[in-house]
Amino acid sequence: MTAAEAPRRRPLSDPGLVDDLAEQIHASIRSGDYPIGTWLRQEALATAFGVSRTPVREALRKLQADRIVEVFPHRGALVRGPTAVDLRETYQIRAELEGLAAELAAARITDEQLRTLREAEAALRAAMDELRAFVATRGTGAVRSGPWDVADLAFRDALLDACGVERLQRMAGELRDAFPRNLVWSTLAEEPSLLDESIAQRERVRAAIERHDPVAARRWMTDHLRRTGTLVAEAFERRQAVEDAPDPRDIRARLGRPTPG
Amino acid sequence: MTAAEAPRRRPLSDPGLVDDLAEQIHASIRSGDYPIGTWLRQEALATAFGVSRTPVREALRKLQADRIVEVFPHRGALVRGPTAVDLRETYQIRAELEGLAAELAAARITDEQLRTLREAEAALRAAMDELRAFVATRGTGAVRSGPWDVADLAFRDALLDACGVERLQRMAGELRDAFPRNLVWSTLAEEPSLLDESIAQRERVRAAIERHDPVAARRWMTDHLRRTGTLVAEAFERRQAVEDAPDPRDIRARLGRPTPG
DNA sequence: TTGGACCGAATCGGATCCAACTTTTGCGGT
DNA sequence: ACCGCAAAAGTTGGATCCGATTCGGTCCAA
Repeated sequence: MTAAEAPRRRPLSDPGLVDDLAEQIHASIRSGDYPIGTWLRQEALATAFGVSRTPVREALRKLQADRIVEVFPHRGALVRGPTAVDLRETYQIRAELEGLAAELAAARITDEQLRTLREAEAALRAAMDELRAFVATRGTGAVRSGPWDVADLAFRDALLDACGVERLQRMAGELRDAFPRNLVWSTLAEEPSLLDESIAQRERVRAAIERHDPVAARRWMTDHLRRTGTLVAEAFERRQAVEDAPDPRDIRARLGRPTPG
Repeated sequence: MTAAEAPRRRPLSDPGLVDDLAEQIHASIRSGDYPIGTWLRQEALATAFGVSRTPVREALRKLQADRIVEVFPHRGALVRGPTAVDLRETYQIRAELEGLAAELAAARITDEQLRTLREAEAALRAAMDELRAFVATRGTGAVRSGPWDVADLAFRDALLDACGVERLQRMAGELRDAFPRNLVWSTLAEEPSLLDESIAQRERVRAAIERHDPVAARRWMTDHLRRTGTLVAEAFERRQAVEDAPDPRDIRARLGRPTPG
């Protein structure tokens, strides 16, 4: 409306608006803007992204199919969070898929891709130092997205890219994005030695790929992910245990009640 | 409206209408009612299922996320079919996932589940004979759904169920439904010995699980799926080559045209 | 005080409307 | 006969409308 508003927003035709929308909402969930367990209100999303509810609903259906949100009829869409078993299962499967990717990459990787992989590893080392510094000052709780995340993603993408199996790239990527990534970093950063271990594991993978040793590449990659999965799941269980403890609010409520005057 | 037409279709809210719709459309695609490469018209689907276009569009978005259809902005939704590389990749990944499933099943399977697995294997043997008979009379081209399909599904489900990892079950199931299943049977049935081989492979898997040998179970399962994948992909490539040959209709057209009188 | 029925606000779900885009059809020129 | 172009038909995409459902709060009775 608002009269004389001729220069309609560019239709942005290429990818299709709904696909964009789904990706943006997904990104907002990953970044933590819409925390786990919150309701996604269609009207709120619509106004936030400047569209009507119709494309929002279609986008939510896509996210439902990808298990990012859970849709309850006549209630709304809930941001799904992983359970401890979810984490274990996901890492177990990722270990298989990315293990296969490493095996294939060891056989097929080009020099160009290998260079990218090495650069990503170097960036990862630097990022680990940054993460250590970050945690030293602000603690593990405040860990969000950062260079560590970017570098980790670059390393995996380089490897998946080198394996040359498109469906494998997509499936592994979806598993990686199945839950907020800061879980991993806040877990590993709790114990600085784990960061070194994680780097060392990846180094072994890179070395195996470098010398075109498929068997070793797969072996080290699966080991790496199984180990990480165990650590993350255990840390998650500890956190859950704390959160499931008697709710402080109950105590406050009960204390605040007796004889108000 | 049509007056006095009160008994509105039961909302049957439980699963949500759109989810039902998506499943029905998916089933129609799997069964071949909407062949690969055809356009899904929203209006046609809407009238076919007695709803408006809005829920249809949401259902199509779910199918898009599951890679069942491909959505082109302002053009429509196309039923996706596999390419030869799609088939190879899918089986390669299934070999990993179901290999893991077999390994886990070997360790965890219960006696009850083992019994189900044995029954499924027996049913599979019987179904193979039926398939042989079917092909002998009607040829491999007419192979559609049948006891072979049901028995195969039961065997896999029994195994996946025994592995106890829900996400693994779901992902392997989605891969299995990624393209029409008759491809497999029409391929194997071309050479009767392949059916025996397929059965023998599964028998090895079952035997390994029976004696709780995780390593062997995985090994035989991955071997089985890699072998099947190679066979199916090669058969698919042969079929594609035939279809890409000069279209007979062109010849007819050119012959039928000159001097109609 | 407690439990349950009722009512209203908020939200979702499906249908319908209209604009935008794509494809096809039909016409005129070469 | 062929090519190009313009109008028309058909389809999708987004917005809006309204009925349906859920949830929270209030009132009344036990």
